[in-house]
Amino acid sequence: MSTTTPSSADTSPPPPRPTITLPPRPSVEAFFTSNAVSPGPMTLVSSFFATESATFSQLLAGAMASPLAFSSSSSLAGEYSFGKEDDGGSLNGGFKQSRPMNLVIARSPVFTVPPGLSPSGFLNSPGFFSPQSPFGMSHQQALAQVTAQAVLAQSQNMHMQPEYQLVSYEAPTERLAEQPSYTRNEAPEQQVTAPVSEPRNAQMETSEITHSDKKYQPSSLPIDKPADDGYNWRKYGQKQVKGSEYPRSYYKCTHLNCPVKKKVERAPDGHITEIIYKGQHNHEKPQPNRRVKENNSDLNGNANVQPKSDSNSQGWFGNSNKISEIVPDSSPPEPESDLTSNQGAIRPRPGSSESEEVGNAENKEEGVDCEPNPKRRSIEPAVPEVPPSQKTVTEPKIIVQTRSEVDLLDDGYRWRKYGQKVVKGNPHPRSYYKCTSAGCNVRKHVERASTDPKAVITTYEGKHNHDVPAARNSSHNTASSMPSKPQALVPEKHPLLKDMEFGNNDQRPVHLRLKEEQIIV
DNA sequence: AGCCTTTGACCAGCG
DNA sequence: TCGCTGGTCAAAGGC
Repeated sequence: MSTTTPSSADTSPPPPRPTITLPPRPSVEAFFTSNAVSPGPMTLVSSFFATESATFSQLLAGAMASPLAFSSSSSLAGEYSFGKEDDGGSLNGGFKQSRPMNLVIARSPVFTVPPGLSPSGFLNSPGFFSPQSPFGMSHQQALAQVTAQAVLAQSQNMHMQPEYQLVSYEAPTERLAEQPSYTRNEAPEQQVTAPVSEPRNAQMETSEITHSDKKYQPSSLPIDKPADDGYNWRKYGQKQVKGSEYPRSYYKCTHLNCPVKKKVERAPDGHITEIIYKGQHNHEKPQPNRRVKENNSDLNGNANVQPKSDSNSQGWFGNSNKISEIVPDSSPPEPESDLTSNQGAIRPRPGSSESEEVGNAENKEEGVDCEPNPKRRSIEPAVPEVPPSQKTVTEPKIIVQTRSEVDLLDDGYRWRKYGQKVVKGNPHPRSYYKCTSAGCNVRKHVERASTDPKAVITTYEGKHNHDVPAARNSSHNTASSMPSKPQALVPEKHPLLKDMEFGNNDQRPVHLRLKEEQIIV
């Protein structure tokens, strides 16, 4: 009825972008160290901000000031070299250089990291490891990013309702969109129940971070652009939401005849809290350089995938763009689909770019995400991939574990190493594993931070369709070419003292796309 | 020129 | 039936 846009149309003159003095690093460390027990993301965030000298607004402002904050900025490419053929190295290298050796996370026994966050991106996150990244990303931004991820993770673990999914995304939009290490998978599906209790801290998308305050938002830049999930969207409406001064925005996929829609909701404080997708894309992601209206074929000659059943009738399903492709909502739930829904495992859809497996997914979309569409006035924040709705309720956790903790977090499953990659800029290869259980498609990859081999992230993809193997000694889920030997992947002698892992129940697909990476099998 | 955002209005569903 | 809310339309204007 009332479609108003009070806040979005900020009348205040766009003041110069606020700059922010980066808060002392110690606060960040405190953030990581103050939580002896695995707290929820929110807790972590809250904890952090509680000690943070800068206000969140400041933080956002800082993010805003960052070159990362403006994808459209021509200087972006210059600011950070990724996105080009040889950027991968630069990227990692840059992180590596800027990253303090005293890895903060090392001191955090249990620091949770949202599954949606790419291990590489996370571990190499300049913000995460240093106050200032080579990209000009402040640790605040990184924090915000982490926070957003945390929210994502939490939301992912929230009880999922069939037709809704909440999408959280990583803070620096451009970062996600361009950072090779990030998966370009479609927007994750999350439960609508995502907590908004800590809006400020938690759920931020790039635009949020970049343009935290509308008052500072240049009129030309859409403040609430949803994360860039690879598709083109056109806003067709917005509506004032009760309880929030910020309107809910409605978007449609601009692809011809594509029924997919999404709505973006904001928390009372203005930051985007949810992105709910409806329907399924009947086409593939548009090529990065092309604007909308690809119609039925893309410029690269990539034929569109066969249209899927119109999902409009399904209402606002929690299908993210990608998710919808992966898990056709029109199809009766299959065992695996069910699994997907349960634990967020994304079932690659044949023919879709997202269907690529971790081990070789990097290539297909390389360059796609790294090169913003020149015609775009703004680049939507990339949306971290999130698995389909999860019915299981688990505490979100992305954990930077200590060695002992790793053991504790053993998922009990057996894994077979099937490959590994060497990422330029990172001397440590990331390893890929498959669940050895017959018929189980779950994969995981273990990645180490380039600058701190101690830091390890284990990312799960898919969901186990079987129970945990019979009791066994603590099998370290992080990597083992010897399934029967749980901890083989993380030998005691190995410097992997910390392990970031998303937890067995928090498995979600992570397609890592790193430039110039090689697969070593 | 084309595409997008903005925004007021309209319509449907629901309690 | 009324009021509220969600979702959408479409004109206007901007880029």
